[in-house]
Amino acid sequence: MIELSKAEFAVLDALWLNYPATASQIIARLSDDTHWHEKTIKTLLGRLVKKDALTFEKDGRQYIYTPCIARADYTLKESENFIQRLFSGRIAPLVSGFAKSERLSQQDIDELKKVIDDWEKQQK
Amino acid sequence: MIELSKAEFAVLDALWLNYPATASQIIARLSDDTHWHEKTIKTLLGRLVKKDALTFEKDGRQYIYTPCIARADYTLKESENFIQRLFSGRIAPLVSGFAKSERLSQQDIDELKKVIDDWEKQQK
DNA sequence: AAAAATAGATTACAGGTGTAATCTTAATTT
DNA sequence: AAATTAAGATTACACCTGTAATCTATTTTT
Repeated sequence: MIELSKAEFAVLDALWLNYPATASQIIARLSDDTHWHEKTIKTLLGRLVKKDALTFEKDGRQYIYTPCIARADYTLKESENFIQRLFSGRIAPLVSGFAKSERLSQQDIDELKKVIDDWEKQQK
Repeated sequence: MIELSKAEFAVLDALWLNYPATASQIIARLSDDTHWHEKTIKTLLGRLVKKDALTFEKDGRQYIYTPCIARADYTLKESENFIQRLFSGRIAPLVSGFAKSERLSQQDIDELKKVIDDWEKQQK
């Protein structure tokens, strides 16, 4: 799988928000959350292209970027990886850790129930 | 929080299995799963000491290592961090991603139900 | 047309990371 | 006692990362 650093992920995430997009649009989105210099973001875009995480088409002097991978695919792989490393691949211990330290809201619980419900329907 | 690289985490994880432990015990445990050179593991132990992730006491010429942090604390912080970055802090989308791609077993579901159950009892 | 701004490309540079090899010193073996 | 082994300390080194600054080639402005 493509390996992204945290900063690279954040840039790609800004693109996933809405694409295709130009560098300046991405820069604008990121400046809401970060203080990254324009040059920094362009460097990261370059690295993402090199890693085949996104492509671009030229539009005159500008590039118009599009992700090469779907967010859901990337986050799924990352999550599997993470849960494998920290919890031997089991998801409940993660959720349980959250529960014990009171990181779960009623909304989280409701959403989890729904996921379980859907899963069970699927099984039939 | 203490930041650990993946390799550092793996070494600390071998110590968490059973501690205090000597370098050679840790090396023995890791050679079950990895092909890391003894020197590599010692380097990582040194870095972990420097990061205050573990301490040691001298026993003659050897060091006897003990973790400075609890596994549950570390994994909780890492999980929060991860879920914040990838899922805006919500846990259900992660679980839902697993469900959709058939990464959940009946056992996972049962465990999740139990976590939810316990949480709800706790709320009363 | 000359100057300024702007897009992307190239270069920079310190600190982290994976992955050891070498050095130093003390213990063990022969 | 001399040689070997073994513990940890120090050094190595390429690649990754965060974080830009500078360079080059257009566009825009003036």
